[in-house]
Amino acid sequence: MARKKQYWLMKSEPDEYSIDDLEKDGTAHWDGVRNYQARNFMRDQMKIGDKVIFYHSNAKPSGAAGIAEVASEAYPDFTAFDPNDKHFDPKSKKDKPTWYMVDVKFVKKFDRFVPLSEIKENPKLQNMKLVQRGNRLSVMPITKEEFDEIVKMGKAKK
DNA sequence: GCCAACGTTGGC
DNA sequence: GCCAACGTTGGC
Repeated sequence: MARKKQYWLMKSEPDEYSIDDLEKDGTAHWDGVRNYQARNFMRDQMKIGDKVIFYHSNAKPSGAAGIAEVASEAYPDFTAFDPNDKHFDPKSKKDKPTWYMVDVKFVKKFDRFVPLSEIKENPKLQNMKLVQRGNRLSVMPITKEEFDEIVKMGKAKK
């Protein structure tokens, strides 16, 4: 049988790229990840069809904005090769890239935005790396239970 | 804008 | 290999 579906949380600053941008574009490549742990998750563990919580960081407020889906295997992040790109990294070579990215596909925007404060208050979500002190990972695995809980919180209140 | 926490770099 | 200095992340 196929591998179990994995769930992820991916952070983006909405000033840079928000859930609305993704909705408009349909799919986007998740470029600019310059953290080895996050890269390893994308390169080694992400599979097409994995579900992603799209999280707005450095936002007012920060929080979970919607759902996306992994739409490609990892491939070299070409923005690292472009000296004019702000994510340029001279250490990444075309024949041996340091950085990778995946494509993500828009699935849905939450009926209601789930602010970080509510995630922190939810006892079911206390194990997430997101709420642990000082965590700066921009791509992190989450459990199905955590994914489902956030999706539930993102539904409009009756 | 502040600042704590973290990752990376570079001198030794 | 240690560790101080520096740059970045990200909540507030």
